[in-house]
Amino acid sequence: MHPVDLFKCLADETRLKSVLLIKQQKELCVCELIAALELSQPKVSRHLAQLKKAGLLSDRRHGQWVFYRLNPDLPGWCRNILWETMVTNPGYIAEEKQRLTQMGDRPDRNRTFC
Amino acid sequence: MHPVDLFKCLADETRLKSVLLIKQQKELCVCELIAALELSQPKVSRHLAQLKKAGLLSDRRHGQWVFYRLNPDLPGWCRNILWETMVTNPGYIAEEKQRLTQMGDRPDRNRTFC
DNA sequence: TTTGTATATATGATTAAACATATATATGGT
DNA sequence: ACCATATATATGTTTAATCATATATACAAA
Repeated sequence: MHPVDLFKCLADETRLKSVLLIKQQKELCVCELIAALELSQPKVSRHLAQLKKAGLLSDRRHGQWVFYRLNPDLPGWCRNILWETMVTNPGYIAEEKQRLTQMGDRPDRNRTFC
Repeated sequence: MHPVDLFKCLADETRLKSVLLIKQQKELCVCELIAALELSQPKVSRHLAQLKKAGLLSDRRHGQWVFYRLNPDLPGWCRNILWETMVTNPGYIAEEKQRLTQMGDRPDRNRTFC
């Protein structure tokens, strides 16, 4: 992962908030991100595809849902930058996190958690 | 400084290398960056103006030259991200640094160093 | 089992917006 | 006048948003 490529990934509010939420929640599906970010499905889906292509995220399908998480092979320095961003800007995803917890009918990720 | 704004600053090779070089060298003028990066004067000048406007850099005039350095008021978390990027990608500005040391006629910054 | 319908996600195509670069010109100090 | 730097304008390129559509799974009725 080249530095500029990481920063390009994080230089968009939709992508940065998605990555931070996913990091914090360990794993999120597209419909949860749509609810948390209050954005259209194609918009969220496109940005997630971009993040996956760049190597920041990985995904797994579970039933109807596709769950995204941080790519397990993501270099430590990238994780450190995410961590630094998260802890020093605690309010940045506060509203999104709240919408997530208030969301009804969240998909069950516990049945066949690999 | 909002996280996305910092990452937008760093999401371009010219800007990222300029910032890292300036951080490492404490202070650099435009002509030194032109030599180190091997880029046109207007191009470098434009990106520096952008970084200054965003609050990442500050400048001071000394004779013919304008010297740029990291904005002394830059938040710690921004500095940490720059530091993390620098130490984990040591080769990223190696050639630029070498061109800088080989550059002849470097401006004298010692006379009225504030 | 098949058919229909709803839900979740992805993607192609088009348009709009943002960004980067080059050339030319301006400013300001020596 | 000369040098270092900044800015204006035009142009090309990249990036993102939207709409429409496609795929895949789930569930239930026939």
